[in-house]
Amino acid sequence: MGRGKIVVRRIDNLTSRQVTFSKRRSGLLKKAKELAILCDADVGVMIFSSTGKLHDFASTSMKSVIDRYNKTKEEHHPLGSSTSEIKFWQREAAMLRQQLQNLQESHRHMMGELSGLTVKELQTLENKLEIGLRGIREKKDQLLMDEIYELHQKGNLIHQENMELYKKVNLIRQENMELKKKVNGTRDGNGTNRNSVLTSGLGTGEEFQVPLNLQLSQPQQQNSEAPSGATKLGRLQLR
Amino acid sequence: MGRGKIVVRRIDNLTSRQVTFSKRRSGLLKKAKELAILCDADVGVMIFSSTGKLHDFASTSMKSVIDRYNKTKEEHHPLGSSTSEIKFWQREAAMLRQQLQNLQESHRHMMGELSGLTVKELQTLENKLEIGLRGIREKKDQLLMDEIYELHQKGNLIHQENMELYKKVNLIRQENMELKKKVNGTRDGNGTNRNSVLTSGLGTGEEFQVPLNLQLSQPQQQNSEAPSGATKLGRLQLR
DNA sequence: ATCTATTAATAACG
DNA sequence: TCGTTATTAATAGAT
Repeated sequence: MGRGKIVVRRIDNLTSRQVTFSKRRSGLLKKAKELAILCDADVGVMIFSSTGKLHDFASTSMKSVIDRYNKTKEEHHPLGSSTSEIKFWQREAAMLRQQLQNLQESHRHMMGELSGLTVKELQTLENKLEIGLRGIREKKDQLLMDEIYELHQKGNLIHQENMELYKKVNLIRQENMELKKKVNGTRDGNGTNRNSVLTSGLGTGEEFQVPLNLQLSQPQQQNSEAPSGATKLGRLQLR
Repeated sequence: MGRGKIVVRRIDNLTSRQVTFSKRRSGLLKKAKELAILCDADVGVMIFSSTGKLHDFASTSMKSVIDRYNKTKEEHHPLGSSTSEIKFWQREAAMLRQQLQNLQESHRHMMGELSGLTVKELQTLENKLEIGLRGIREKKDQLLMDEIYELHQKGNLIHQENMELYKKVNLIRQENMELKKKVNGTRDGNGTNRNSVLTSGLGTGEEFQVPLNLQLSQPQQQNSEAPSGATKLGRLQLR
């Protein structure tokens, strides 16, 4: 129900994930309120953002909803007792530690620590890495090509600017010529070298015709083994 | 969003209230699920119908959501004795959660989720993956070669065994010949086909000379794109 | 339950 | 975060 369809899958981009979270959160809370009012239901909603911030709604009070929930489920969570709270956090930490270990192992595998893997597992890993590598190279090439495009744009702009400056210089030179004629015509003297700086500094103006043939052609093949041109341009940017 | 607008007010008619409850309840739960998945949020929803029936959804588990809710809400702890211990575990959990997030992000990057990375970061990632890939391929090749080595060993063993069996058979055949001679020399009769099973079953013994030339030579090149020989041998082992 | 006309939610973009 | 708008998704009412 937006400009396009979406798949229900974690949104990778952080910004759009946050934006979507904000919008859908308010949508969900609104719907919860409406359900409670329209249908005379007792509703409780708790939402923790990925950064841990809480957003909630309860038609009566969250405490009563939770109590009712616990009663219905016939479980008892005597929360508030500090020992159970310590237990909770200990379990939380243990769980997180476990998750971390799993991920670390998989990470180590990717980085080349491979003892105890079967050929099949290695094959799977190899395929994964190849896919990842391909994606990374495509992305990198895209960025480099964008950069080259921008450089071309800038080059063209500067070229145009130069052309205009050249025209101006020619105008001024003509003006100078005419002034010199006038000066020479009325009285002779040191008027000749008054404009020497300008004339000698600029020459005939033909150096502006020097090949500055920057064109807007994208290099067509630079996926595999980083062609020299793209690489050099890229390295300029790498701090 | 229906055939007509509605006001958000308790629906008086029992039947339509129940119908609407059913529809909107599933809508709300669906939205809650989507929010949890799309935005990586921890969500819990509890709904009690006016008849008291419970419907709920929790992205992780309702218990953990409720616990987390209580932790977040209850800033005041009546029991001061173990506050520091609670604080300790909370910090521990927060730290672990942070580490987990970092690793998850790096993992996602490796698996091809690349938005918001600079050329430099992509370069680093590419190098890492290349190194990892190289390691994996070496390890895989090593395993395959080990396997081939073992197969050769087994082949040689079987070959030797065969040779010894062949020798034994020859001995037995000679013994037979001599026994036959003796039998033929003393008295003739049905003694000829007494050993027929053995003789016909074994033939001349020359089939043991059939090329069984398994040698211990390692295939020298099988790094890139898996040559057919190595692959076939490897696949034998893959369950 | 099922079907649609209609409204509501929201994805993409600024 | 806020506003806008094209589009999709939810659902009110009817069957």
